[in-house]
Amino acid sequence: MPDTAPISRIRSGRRTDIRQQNERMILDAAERVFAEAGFGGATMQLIADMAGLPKANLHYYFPTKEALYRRVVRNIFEIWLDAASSFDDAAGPVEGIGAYVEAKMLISRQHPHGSKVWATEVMHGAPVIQDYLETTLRDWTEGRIAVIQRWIDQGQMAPIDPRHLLYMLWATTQHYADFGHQIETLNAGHPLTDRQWREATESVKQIILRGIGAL
Amino acid sequence: MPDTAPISRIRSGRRTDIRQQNERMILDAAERVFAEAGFGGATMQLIADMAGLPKANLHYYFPTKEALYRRVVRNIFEIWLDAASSFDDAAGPVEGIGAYVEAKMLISRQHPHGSKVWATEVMHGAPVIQDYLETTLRDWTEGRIAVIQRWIDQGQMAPIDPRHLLYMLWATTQHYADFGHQIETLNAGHPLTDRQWREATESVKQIILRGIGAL
DNA sequence: TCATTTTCTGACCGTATGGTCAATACGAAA
DNA sequence: TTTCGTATTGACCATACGGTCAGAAAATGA
Repeated sequence: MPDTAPISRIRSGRRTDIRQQNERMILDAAERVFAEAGFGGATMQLIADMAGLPKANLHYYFPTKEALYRRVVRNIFEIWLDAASSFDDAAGPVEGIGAYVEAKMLISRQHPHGSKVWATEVMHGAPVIQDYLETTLRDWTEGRIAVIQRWIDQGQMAPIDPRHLLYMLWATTQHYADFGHQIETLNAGHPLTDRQWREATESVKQIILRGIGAL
Repeated sequence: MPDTAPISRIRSGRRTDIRQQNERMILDAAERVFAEAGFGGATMQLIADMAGLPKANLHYYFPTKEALYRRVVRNIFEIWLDAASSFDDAAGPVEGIGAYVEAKMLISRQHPHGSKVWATEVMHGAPVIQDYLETTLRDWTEGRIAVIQRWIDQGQMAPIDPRHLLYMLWATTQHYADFGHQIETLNAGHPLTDRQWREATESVKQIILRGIGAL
């Protein structure tokens, strides 16, 4: 209707919109399929069907299956890293680790497929994201170890090996995404309710915070 | 040479030996390949090569890829269940959960491939072992929950939701197998040493036992 | 030695998959 | 309307894979 719509938005916006929208649909579908079937088991045809596009159109946006997979894995990794900030601006372990657990539990609930893709990738020896592990993740880990060590030195928690504490944080929170199907089966076949998610988060927080002597 | 070798052993033993030996080699190779490539990514050819047999010979012992996969998953599940006994004959949480953590950490170290196959299977929605989840695992879980609840009622530990405690035990111990590659990368590229495995086990035990108020 | 059962294997087949391509449709600017 | 770059798609191809099979080769027992 408005004939005075912003030129810039129309000029470069419209086309980019189509591209962005299709890429998003493809990435969402790919995340699900890769999570449920693995890289080898996933087929471009199934991803295409799920995204509502012909298969040839997929290859227009993502040249190869591996390129598509790379993007999916990278997306998850970035979501993960964002949750890390919870850690930094915290005065002590109760606040910092508590917030980190909450953030990661939320991701497990909102991005279960992504978590599974990541887990599978690592289990297969990280053929695609080995460089991330050796650079970004390693740096991040060192930084957090330093933070935890400081808390220990300040007497805010017991002298736990920070490395194993981090592994435990990752393991417990991601378990609710990666093994969600098993948990659901053991929950009489029903997905966890809001209340159960809260209880899970609180249980994890309490056990770990008490376990490291921070409570 | 000895013409008086036990008849019974030769009669039914020899042939079974060949069969058992080959099945074992195939299962070991299959476990590795399935763990590293997933069901879809694994190829019968690769499993055959790794077992040192022609592909057609595989199909002589295991009619289909899925049959082979089923056997691999079942084997792991049974190893897992054996570790459960640590739980039962224990007077309290320190002894019971401590022994369980140690048993499961040992399995993570000795059967990392099996753990990965199991994890992948569950992440894919347990298409092959859903019945196990709904029967054996569910029963086992209920039994352990009762044990933990008794410990709580007896005041031997804090009132933690037993279910989430179990999930935490599974998550933390299996993490050292399933994410072994990531841990190795963060360990300067070296596998954990004996000492590091002991430290990991102790860290997990301490945090959890203190976390549930059992220490 | 001979007969029988088990084990082994190369060659082969149908199918499914990742990827290509030429042709077409579409949208924006002139 | 014409032009031009972007987006779309059906048809097609080469390959790789799971699985089959007939027959050879061992192993076993008489």
